[in-house]
Amino acid sequence: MHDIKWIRENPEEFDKGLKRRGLSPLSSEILKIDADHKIVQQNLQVLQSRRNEIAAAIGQAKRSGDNVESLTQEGSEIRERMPVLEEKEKELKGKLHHFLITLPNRLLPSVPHGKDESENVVVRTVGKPRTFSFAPKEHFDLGEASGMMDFEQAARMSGSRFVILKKHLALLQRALSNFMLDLHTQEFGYTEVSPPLLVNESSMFGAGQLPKFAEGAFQTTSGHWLIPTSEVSLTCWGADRMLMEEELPLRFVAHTPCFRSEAGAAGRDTRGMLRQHQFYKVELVSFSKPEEGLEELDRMVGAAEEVLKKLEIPYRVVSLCSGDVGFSALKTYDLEAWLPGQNAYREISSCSLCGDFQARRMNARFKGKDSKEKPQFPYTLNGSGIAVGRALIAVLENYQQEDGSIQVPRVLIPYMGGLTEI
RNA sequence: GGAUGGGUGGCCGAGCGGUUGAAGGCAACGGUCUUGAAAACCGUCGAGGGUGUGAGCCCUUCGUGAGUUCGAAUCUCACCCCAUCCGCCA
Repeated sequence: MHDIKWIRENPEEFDKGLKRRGLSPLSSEILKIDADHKIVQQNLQVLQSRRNEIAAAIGQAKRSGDNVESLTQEGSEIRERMPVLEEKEKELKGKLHHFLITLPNRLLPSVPHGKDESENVVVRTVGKPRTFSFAPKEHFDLGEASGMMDFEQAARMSGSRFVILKKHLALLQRALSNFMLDLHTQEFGYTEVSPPLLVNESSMFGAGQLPKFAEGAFQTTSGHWLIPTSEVSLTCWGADRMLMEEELPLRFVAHTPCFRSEAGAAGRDTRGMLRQHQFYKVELVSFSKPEEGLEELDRMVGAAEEVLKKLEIPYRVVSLCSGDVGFSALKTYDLEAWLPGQNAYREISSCSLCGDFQARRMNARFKGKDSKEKPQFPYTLNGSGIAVGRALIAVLENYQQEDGSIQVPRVLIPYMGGLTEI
């Protein structure tokens, strides 16, 4: 959600921001509504003020036994005049609000310009892809050949974009999750949380998933939404709360299933488990002071990177360009893991600084000890740390051997009961 | 699903038609006292918006939305949410 005050003060910058998002300028339209609203509001307030005076005077007069009739009559007259203004005020306020909640967040100046993901900028590349003495296979070939990854039966029970893992692959998935949780809680100070997977409408709104992206998520018959990412639950930890400045930054990590309808992705990544309706993800969320947001973003990216470093999987860090940064974000870095089977880097994590955009939507605020300070909106950040299903793919493809077996990454061996090969 | 109780400021909690934006307590902040701290005492202390150079003034806000009234936290209606008990399931 945007800050109308900021738009008033920076209309041209606001429009520039919209332009970078591929939208046409709106500041003059918005500020016109804002100005109209202010006028109506002021007129309304004059009436309200008089109404209050009269009511107080009547209260006074009644106590002293004075005649009240003329006052009562004026009150009635005012009451008749109010509804028109009230309605107008509500209408303008609604229009204004609509703009503020439906437009995407602005972008930081450091976000590279570009129209889609093809123009994202590689910031750094870490690790060298291994050279193979044979043609590396894709994860689904490896998985199916092992008999531990079953798309067919999953399709029978659930449809496309589902998978059944079993035996060592199921174990590997669990091992990855545990390893990541341990890393983030023990080395990076994140607090582990086990949040709801079903959330209400206002939580989805607060995180910026609604109203725009309703098709992307599943809704239950009870009206709940299945979280498309635990970013929703974790960020809503702060909803309608007043946090203490001293407790910032707050850092949470959760391991949850995520549910996505993938409505807009027809035909993309249809094979394998790269794009599923349901997948596990370890998610990082921070609440920071505004001035510490960027620093916290770097820290978060570092935590996500550490997962891949420890797994010894080559990857690169990409700064998303203006056309690819999501609705709620000010700036986003993706981590892309090297997948030898695809001979490509593929997204495995996405870390975003959302500024006060989500905090405004969900009314998360913080206040310093000094009671004279006004409450402020904290900055929210979220990042995958990392997508577990995709991490499993990356392990399979990077650690495959010629006979189709998979070496277990060194850091995972303790999580695999000592198993060194699958 | 059925029954009951309830949603008030950072938190707890009173208020149940008229100086109530809301008692009291806690927390926080400032001060007195103290070698220092604690305790005690005194004081300050909700949020959002409008307006003004400013002190200030005004409006809104007691779950949400409608309604009654000159006037609503207080009365009426609808809805949402929470708690507890019962039923059902794990």
